[in-house]
Amino acid sequence: MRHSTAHIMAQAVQELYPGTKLGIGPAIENGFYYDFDRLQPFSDAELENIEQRMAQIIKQDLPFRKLEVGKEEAISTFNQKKEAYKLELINELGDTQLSLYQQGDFIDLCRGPHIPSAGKIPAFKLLSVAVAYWRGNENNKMLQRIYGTAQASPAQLKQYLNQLAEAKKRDHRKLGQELDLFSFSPEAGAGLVIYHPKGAILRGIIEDYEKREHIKRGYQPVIGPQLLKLDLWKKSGHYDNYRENMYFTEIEGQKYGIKPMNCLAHMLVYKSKLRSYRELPLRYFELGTVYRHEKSGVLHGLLRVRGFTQDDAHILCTPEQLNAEIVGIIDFVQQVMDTFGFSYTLEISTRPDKSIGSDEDWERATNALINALECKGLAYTINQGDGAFYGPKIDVKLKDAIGRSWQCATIQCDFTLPERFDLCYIGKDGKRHTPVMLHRVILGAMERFIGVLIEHYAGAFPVWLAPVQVKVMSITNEQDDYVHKVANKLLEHDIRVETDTSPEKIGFKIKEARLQKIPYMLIVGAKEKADVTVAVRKRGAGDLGGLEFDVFLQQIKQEINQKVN
RNA sequence: GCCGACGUAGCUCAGUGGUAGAGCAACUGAUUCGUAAUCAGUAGGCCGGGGGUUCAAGUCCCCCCGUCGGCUCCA
Repeated sequence: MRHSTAHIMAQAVQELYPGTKLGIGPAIENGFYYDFDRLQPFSDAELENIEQRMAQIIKQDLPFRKLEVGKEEAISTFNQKKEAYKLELINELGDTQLSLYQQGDFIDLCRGPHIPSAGKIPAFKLLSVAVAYWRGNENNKMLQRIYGTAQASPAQLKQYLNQLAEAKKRDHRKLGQELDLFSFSPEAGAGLVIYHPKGAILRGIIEDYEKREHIKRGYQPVIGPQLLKLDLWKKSGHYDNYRENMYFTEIEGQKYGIKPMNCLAHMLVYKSKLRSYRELPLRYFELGTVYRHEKSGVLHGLLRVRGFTQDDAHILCTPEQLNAEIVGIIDFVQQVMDTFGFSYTLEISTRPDKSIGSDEDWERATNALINALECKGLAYTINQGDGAFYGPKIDVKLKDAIGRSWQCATIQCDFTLPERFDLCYIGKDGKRHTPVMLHRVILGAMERFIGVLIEHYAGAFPVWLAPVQVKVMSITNEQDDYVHKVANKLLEHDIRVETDTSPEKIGFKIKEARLQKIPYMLIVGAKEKADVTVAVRKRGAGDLGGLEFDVFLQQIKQEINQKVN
């Protein structure tokens, strides 16, 4: 249906703007796009015209007709129409028999299938114009792309448009500013995050949680340097394969690379002494800050930055231990994602063109990953050629509260770097063996994860994560002393609290705390002060009435300890 | 990096070549109030940076920085 809508859009465009040439027009998640070769970009007004023309075509209910033609006939058809891009596609297709689809006077090269007729499209809307390179190659001509959505019913279209609006409201860049979590500064540089106090608290809470979870699972914290000598990056293959993403510096004639990954230092820890098979597996964990020179155009709030901190670990183990280690990581991911209320799907990425290592190693590594997933009975899809340069990987795509998916966790299997670095252990047989290395992150990058979390919770963090958990406010300044008494009591129990003793009316104070999405407001007036109680107002639930202070304290402590979502 | 749009007060935004504006926030004063905005006043600007056109530039042109929407790439 979506693909058919793309055809109708192309028909409308060519009718309204003759001479516009066709690129391709596939269906995508929730919608479709079509690329057009045209000098000027489409304006909003033109988009509306196209939309109206499409509605007319749909009303006419033109049937989609499939035409089976030979290659020669297809070429002559598109030659006549001067559709150079379509001709390029036809020439690349090996098939001698091609299918075309036609509705009205419009004919397109297309594998199909299509709905029977245009009238079967219940609801659609054109969303935006953008530009894209022909065939995604930046050396090719830029085409004008129109994005649209088509849905099974007008109600579903409305729901989808609402979801887009909801996503916009949750934008972490907007919330990050409103909640005073972080900023960027052109003076500091693009893609470099400045954490404000509340953002730093949030990150600290997540990091503390992670450190404990890692130690529980037998990981050992290590810390590597921010710079390592250039020769080491040459040895690892980063210089050959990853140079364009790295920052370099030189001092006193010595060249250094700023680390874009943490694995080198972790291997140096391993190498610092002779290892026995009895020590393995060794699991080194680091909240490692790395810098990568990302192209300026790809930077995006916290989700794509140039300096970020990974919850990184490298596991060195024997080939026999590999399966159990991968399974252990998957369990770890599952437990952490449950805590934050995410579900997820899995993908395996295989060998890319630019890579190091032997084919046998790649096969062993890929099989190890597949094996572990099969053991766990987990479903996965294959992403051909999308692995890291040193090994294949399992990517975890998590799904947030409004159904969007994000890539955070990744597990990479590596037989190559341990060999390049001459890592070894003495086996049972008294001989030297090369260990296998697993690279893995659970949250991925703190920056990206925090960005995703902000959008997932729409800024309304559960109590255990909220930078300010409780705001205590007085009805009149007569209760200010009691406000501070309550706040100090909460502070003694490690609860993050703010007070509001301004001479404003209580409605105004509540409004401000609401905008800051603070989970609990404690409102105290003369009555509460006299009774040593607090009037509790819970985010999302409203006024809960009076509670004895100690009862409230126990309740919130329990909510924090259980990490209630 | 590439294409396009944008950049004016802390924030959101007006200002179409001729004296830099509003609302919110901030500050000062008054108000002491029971669950989503009390009133009055004050202050706040290298109009992103640099260069050019012009009698005159926030406004037009060029370069740089940054942001946004895409492409490509990625944790």
